[in-house]
Amino acid sequence: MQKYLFIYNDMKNRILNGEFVANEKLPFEKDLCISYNTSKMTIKKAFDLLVEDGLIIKKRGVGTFIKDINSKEMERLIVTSQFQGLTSTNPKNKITSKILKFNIIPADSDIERQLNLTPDSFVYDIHRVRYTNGQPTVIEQTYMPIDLIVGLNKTHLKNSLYKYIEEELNYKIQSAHRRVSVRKATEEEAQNLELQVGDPVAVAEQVAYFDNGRAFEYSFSVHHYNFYSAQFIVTK
Amino acid sequence: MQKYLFIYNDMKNRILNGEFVANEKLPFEKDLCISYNTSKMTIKKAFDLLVEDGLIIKKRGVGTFIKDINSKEMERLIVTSQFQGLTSTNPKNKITSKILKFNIIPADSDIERQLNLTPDSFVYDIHRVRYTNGQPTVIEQTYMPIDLIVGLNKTHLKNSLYKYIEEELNYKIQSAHRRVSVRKATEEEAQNLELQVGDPVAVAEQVAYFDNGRAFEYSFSVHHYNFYSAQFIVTK
DNA sequence: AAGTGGTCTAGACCACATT
DNA sequence: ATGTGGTCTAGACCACTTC
Repeated sequence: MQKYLFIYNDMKNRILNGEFVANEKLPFEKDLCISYNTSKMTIKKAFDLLVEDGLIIKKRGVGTFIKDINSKEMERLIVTSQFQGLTSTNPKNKITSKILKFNIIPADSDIERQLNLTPDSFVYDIHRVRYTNGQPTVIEQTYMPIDLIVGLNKTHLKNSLYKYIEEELNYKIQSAHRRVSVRKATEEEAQNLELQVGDPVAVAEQVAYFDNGRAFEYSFSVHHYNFYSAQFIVTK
Repeated sequence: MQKYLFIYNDMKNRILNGEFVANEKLPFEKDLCISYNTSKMTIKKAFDLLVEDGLIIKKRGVGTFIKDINSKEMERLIVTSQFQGLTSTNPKNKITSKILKFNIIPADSDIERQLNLTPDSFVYDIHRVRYTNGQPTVIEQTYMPIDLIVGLNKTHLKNSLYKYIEEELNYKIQSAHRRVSVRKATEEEAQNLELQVGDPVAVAEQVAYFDNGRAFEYSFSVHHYNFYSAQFIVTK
């Protein structure tokens, strides 16, 4: 493991374990260079990750301090990582799927643009309802290029698409650009999510990328209002 | 301006202006060191910002490439920056406020924890409806420590709180930890947002921080479902 | 004046992909 | 074997805060 990641993890654990309390000053970078036997740039890199996490703040000319986040925030930071195709958020929960549609269709112009496809490409057209412990929580409409995600079948859809992509196809999923909005459930959505027509749903539109930069998934998820939340840190 | 920021901005403009097209290889870091007359670390720092923005991807052993984002994403990246207390998102829009409540109250235990206050602290208790071009879009319930945000009055609330904090009090707002969920509008919310009871609303709970790490605002915003959307990039 | 974190360098070595 | 980006160093200088 890289030095800066080791230092980052180590400091993170020390902070979350309460070794330093809120607003307390951390050791100076200079001193940590000595105790971690490293250079200033490396300490800085580790600390910048902690700043990104919202765990610490640095003041030039003064020092570095624990951010006064509260215990609820702490939990969030300990859990962390919102990235998942839903599956395996919490190992206690049982995720199942009902497949509404599983076709191969020509990409329309929107899909073509979103996935940067060449004209006349084909994509999977997947429509699933996903259940957490039997409760319908989200309807997913997914488009993926057939030449990228090969050999997909219904069994994979019953389980985790992402797992198939990562473990069987050996692609690395890197990031997703997500846009969230809110609206009323349509009749079809209401039926599938066990809601009334007009009840709230959260709609997430997303383009997901491999670590090689290829867009591999364009999807819409319509979430039951009781089973959606997102956390993120906004910076100026 | 710092060198790495200059290079970052310069490359960003060149990319957004279409100097390089999707999937095209960028010049190697090594070569850019020469053309920008700088060191590898500095180029890397600039490029890492572009990676964060989701504009480029780097492949070790291969090179650096423009990400194949589509034009809709491009627009988003050009606009960028979601941070605002609502005011001045778009200069064309006229933001007004109706003040429902403006009191000073003792912090309850939740507020105390969220803002990391000492026991028996007082906070502003501000309740506003905010209008965009006359259309009610969001109800904001805001708590702020009185000893941090001094001299607040109704005039400031009519306009932008954040503007007062930054321009009059000269604090620097750095980041906000935000949690978003969805539910049905209560009767009071429905009235204020010109909705029906049970219509969808997006609820954002947020703790905002100064650049010195102090939590200065704990707020709940209840958004009209037609006037809420959020964009963010999720990474693994 | 002294000490902090921020930037930058020039160069070393490493991990990885391609040829 | 070559060349890419990734990490790391030791030290320089800068911007900022505090004393």
